[in-house]
Amino acid sequence: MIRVNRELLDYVIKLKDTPMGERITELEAVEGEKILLQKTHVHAVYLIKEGLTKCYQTIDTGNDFIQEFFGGGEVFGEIEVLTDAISFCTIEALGPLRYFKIPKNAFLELIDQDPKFNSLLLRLLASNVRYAALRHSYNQTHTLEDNIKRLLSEFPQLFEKIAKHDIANYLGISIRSLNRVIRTLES
Amino acid sequence: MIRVNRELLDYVIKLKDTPMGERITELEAVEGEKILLQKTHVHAVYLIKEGLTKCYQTIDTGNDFIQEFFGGGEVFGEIEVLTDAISFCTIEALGPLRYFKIPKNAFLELIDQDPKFNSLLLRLLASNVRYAALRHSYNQTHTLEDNIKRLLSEFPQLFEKIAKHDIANYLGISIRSLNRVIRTLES
DNA sequence: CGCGTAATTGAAAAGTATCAACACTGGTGG
DNA sequence: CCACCAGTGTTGATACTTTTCAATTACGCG
Repeated sequence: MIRVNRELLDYVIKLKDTPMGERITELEAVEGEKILLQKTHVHAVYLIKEGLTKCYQTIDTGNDFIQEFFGGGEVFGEIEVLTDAISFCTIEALGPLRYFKIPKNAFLELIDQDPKFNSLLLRLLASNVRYAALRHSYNQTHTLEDNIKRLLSEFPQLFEKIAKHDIANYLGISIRSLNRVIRTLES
Repeated sequence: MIRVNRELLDYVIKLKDTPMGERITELEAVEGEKILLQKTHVHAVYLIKEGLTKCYQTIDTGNDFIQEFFGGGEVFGEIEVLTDAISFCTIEALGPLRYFKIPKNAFLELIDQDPKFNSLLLRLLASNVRYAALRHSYNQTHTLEDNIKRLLSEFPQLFEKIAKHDIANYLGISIRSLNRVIRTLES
């Protein structure tokens, strides 16, 4: 539900004190601000220092579909930089946000020359593949009720921290359905 | 729908002629054979040389959900080896199959010592993250009819090459629904 | 207060699953 | 040669789930 990667975050914070650190900038954003826009060229890789974002796609039907919520240590832009592709999702701050910006060439140099960074990145990607695959299969093969129960057990403060329309977009369902299930869960 | 990675396949075939090649074994499987079992420890990484496999999860409800169909150059087991996790899907041959087996320690050495291999692997992972994310969002936000049309346009020989129950499991729907939509598409 | 956004709800419409019956195919063995 | 069987595919009827639409309420804030 909310992905984090403390190990990578700590490592990048340490990197800031090395020569490479000069090429990494620390930025801020406010709620609603979009750090990365869908269908644009990506020239840098970003890493969240503090705060929460949603990573979502706006579909041709006009709906949004939320891939994930990203917290500290999560990376975005790396897929596009590695595959030379247009960005496939938008990253938007869900509250005050602090994040690092690593220019594309610095990112590629880190991969080449910093085995520890490379290894952390590989594990991040692998972990995200795994997580997304499990989420997708669970989503498709279980009832709405099961899905919501599962979210709640994984993240009990769900409804306090995340807006209903975002939860619905994460589950790929309508708000109406979400409300109905919540109601049946309460009774 | 069917993922392939010719570049990586070519590279691993070349690796076979290096000292590292001795640690890579080439194996065969027949239709229905399972190369990797869900919920087992993984001690090697595999790469498809020739043939087609399905990568699927068996859900607690008894249903299968197919994550992807893998063709030449695609890799499996890498997620588990990189994250030290139990396998989360089963890989099953859909026909005669030839594949390479790379022991865990050889795989990790390749990452450390072969920048080209490392780079190809990073791009493979990135590409798979991207592909899976787009598939998932399309699935969740479009009608069954749209989904099937999309599969057909991407892979016209769909119904000749892949069994109906596999297509249904890939889309996460019942065979009955699949048949109904196919019927409406024909008229 | 007045405004905009988010949340809630009921009723009707659309979509999907379940179940059960039946057709087609390619073996296998009497 | 045919009966039988298992696997795959097809279809209709019914029950269930989810969306759509529209109306209403609740909340935060200038």
